[in-house]
Amino acid sequence: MTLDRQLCFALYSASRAFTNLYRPFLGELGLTYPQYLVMLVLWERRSLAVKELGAALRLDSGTLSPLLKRLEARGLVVRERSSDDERSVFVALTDDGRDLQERAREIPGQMLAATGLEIDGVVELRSTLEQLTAALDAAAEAQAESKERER
Amino acid sequence: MTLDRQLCFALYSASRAFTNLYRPFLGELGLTYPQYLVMLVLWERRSLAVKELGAALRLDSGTLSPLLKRLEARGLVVRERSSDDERSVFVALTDDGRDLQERAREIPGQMLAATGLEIDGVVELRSTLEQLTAALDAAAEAQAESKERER
DNA sequence: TCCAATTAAGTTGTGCGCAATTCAATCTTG
DNA sequence: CAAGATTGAATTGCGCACAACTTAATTGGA
Repeated sequence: MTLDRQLCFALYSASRAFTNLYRPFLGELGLTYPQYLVMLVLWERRSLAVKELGAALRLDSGTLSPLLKRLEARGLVVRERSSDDERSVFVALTDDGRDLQERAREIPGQMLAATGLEIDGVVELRSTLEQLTAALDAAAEAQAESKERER
Repeated sequence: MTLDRQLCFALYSASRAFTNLYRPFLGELGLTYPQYLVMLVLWERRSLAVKELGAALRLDSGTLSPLLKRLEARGLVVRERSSDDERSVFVALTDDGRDLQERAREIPGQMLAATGLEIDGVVELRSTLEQLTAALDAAAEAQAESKERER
């Protein structure tokens, strides 16, 4: 198995090349790509639990807790423990966080242009990748279950 | 722009789902996915300069130096400064490193099965991703040049 | 020829990802 | 309703990625 035959490596390279291209644009907003993803969710939802955010981004609290702490330190979000379930914490946009959406408006179009793809191509590739992710998740799940049965 | 319309997020998710599935298999060999990539190159080449390795994997010395140090500590590779150019360092397989290839032989087949794709599908998707990466690299390059001209 | 520019690798510092653990709150079940 | 199990978030520790910098070796002009 040579490197150039690895689908996983092609994904890994493409993903890094993409965030690489995002970097200067996001840098102007003072955001990293994962932070931008969090903001994208919040621009849609205004407020949600850390758990829901983790489900949306497929990230756990080990990643999100410090990331959210940094966004909070920058004044883009606030965190508040839920009153009806003291275990969960809600993340909400501040006014500054909301205002940032305006400054980020140009980014998606510029990224699309850089891909060299037509809209249809993007839609199709994205759909293929989503199916692939689902298949890989299912395989990982099956794997976890068989390891479970070993005990 | 909602999260579910982001091609970059689909790539990022798929890439993480893939390495996630690799993890238990590679864990048995005591390798991380980036370390496995280095070993794949070495199983093909036996020995090459850090610079060539970086070009193959698209990783810089900031990532490779400590990674190679860990592989060397495990006795899988050795590093030696080139005698005809003292700046460059060659990485070479040890016997243990070579032997590990045997134990890794089953992995690609199991990964392919997990993708739920036929070989043709893998080839096509990989080709699409390689084109995408090339386009993104070209865009990043153009961006760097225009920033260069600003000075 | 010599010295300024370039190159290769390594180091430092920051921010993810993720496993493993901790802690408090909530749920469940006998 | 009390005790054990589960849940949500945070923390710790490790290994990438990547920018910025350092050091040493090499190259290429003037």
